[in-house]
Amino acid sequence: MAENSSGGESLLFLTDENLRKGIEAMFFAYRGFTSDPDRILDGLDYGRAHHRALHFIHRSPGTTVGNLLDILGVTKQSLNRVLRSLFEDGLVEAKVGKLDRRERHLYLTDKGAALERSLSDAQRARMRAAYRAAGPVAVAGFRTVLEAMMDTEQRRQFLKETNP
Amino acid sequence: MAENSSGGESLLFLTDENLRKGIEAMFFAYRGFTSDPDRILDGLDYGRAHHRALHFIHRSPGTTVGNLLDILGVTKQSLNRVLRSLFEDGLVEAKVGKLDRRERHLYLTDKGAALERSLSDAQRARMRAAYRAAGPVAVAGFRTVLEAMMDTEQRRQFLKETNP
DNA sequence: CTTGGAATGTCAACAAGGCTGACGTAACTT
DNA sequence: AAGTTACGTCAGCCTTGTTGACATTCCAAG
Repeated sequence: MAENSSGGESLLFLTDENLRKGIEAMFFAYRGFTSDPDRILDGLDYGRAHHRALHFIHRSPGTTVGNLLDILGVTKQSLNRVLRSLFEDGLVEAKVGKLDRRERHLYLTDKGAALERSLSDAQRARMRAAYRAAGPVAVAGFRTVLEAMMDTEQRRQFLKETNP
Repeated sequence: MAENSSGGESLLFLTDENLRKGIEAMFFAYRGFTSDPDRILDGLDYGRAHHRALHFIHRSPGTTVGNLLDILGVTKQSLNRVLRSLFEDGLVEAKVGKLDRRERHLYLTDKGAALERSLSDAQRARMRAAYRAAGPVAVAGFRTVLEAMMDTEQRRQFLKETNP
């Protein structure tokens, strides 16, 4: 892609100082990014881990436990603790697979969908404000850099969803 | 800024679906972003919290504990536990303030600087690769969106550093 | 000079959410 | 029939966050 070739293209944006600012921007922005859902979760008996599970079950209804493990990148013990409380509180339900009856397909209940909505509304509101303030060109750049920052396999997965 | 005014400017980049993808991109990218330092820290007796402390002490040598508390946004008890182990292992040293002798000014030792360097080298390498692949225009957009995503006070602090 | 408050450190206890290891069961595959 | 996969679960450990209480030191204002 853009390389330091004939045209004397400036690579000033690759200085260590610039990279350090980018690193800190990621840190502070991620904190803002999670703060609104965190505040909501705070009152309830849930945490960020529950939010993540709700998000991905909402996004892919009927996903299996194994899929979720891959996406979230945690151990089954860790995920299981979270899922158990979501089952017990009636936010998520698991249905035995029809093709493969070992699999559990996960779905949000109405109650679960309601919580997921309140969490993602909050998160989207911040995202939307940031996008709107920055404009479409900046947003495209934002996405490009984020994708380039992912692990290769993660990026492959991520891009597959929208560009099948 | 860019508003839905006369020119029929497309606001398609603000759809819920697009925002959802942005949210997931943040999640996956942040994971990539932290993974290299995490891997290094794994062998040692340290974690991400130690990395953060080392980073900000490196960035602002002589910073006080109170400053660090503000930046990191954790409790003093939590920070203290981290700092204590860094003191004990000789990675950070605290000097009593000259003007105000209650304050402790924090500095990296040579050993601490060495670890900080190895961590930030790893993190910068990924950042640099992402920046290089995305190009300067995308990087500018990336930074703009991240800044817009921070909490107001955080953004003020962040921008103050480079634009004094 | 005294006193209030600020900056720091520290003890204790707890919770969330990661992890490993081991084991069990049901169901699919060969 | 045997092996593998998907899932659940028990037990224990670690890091990193939290609250609450309390001590120390020191600046600054009355």
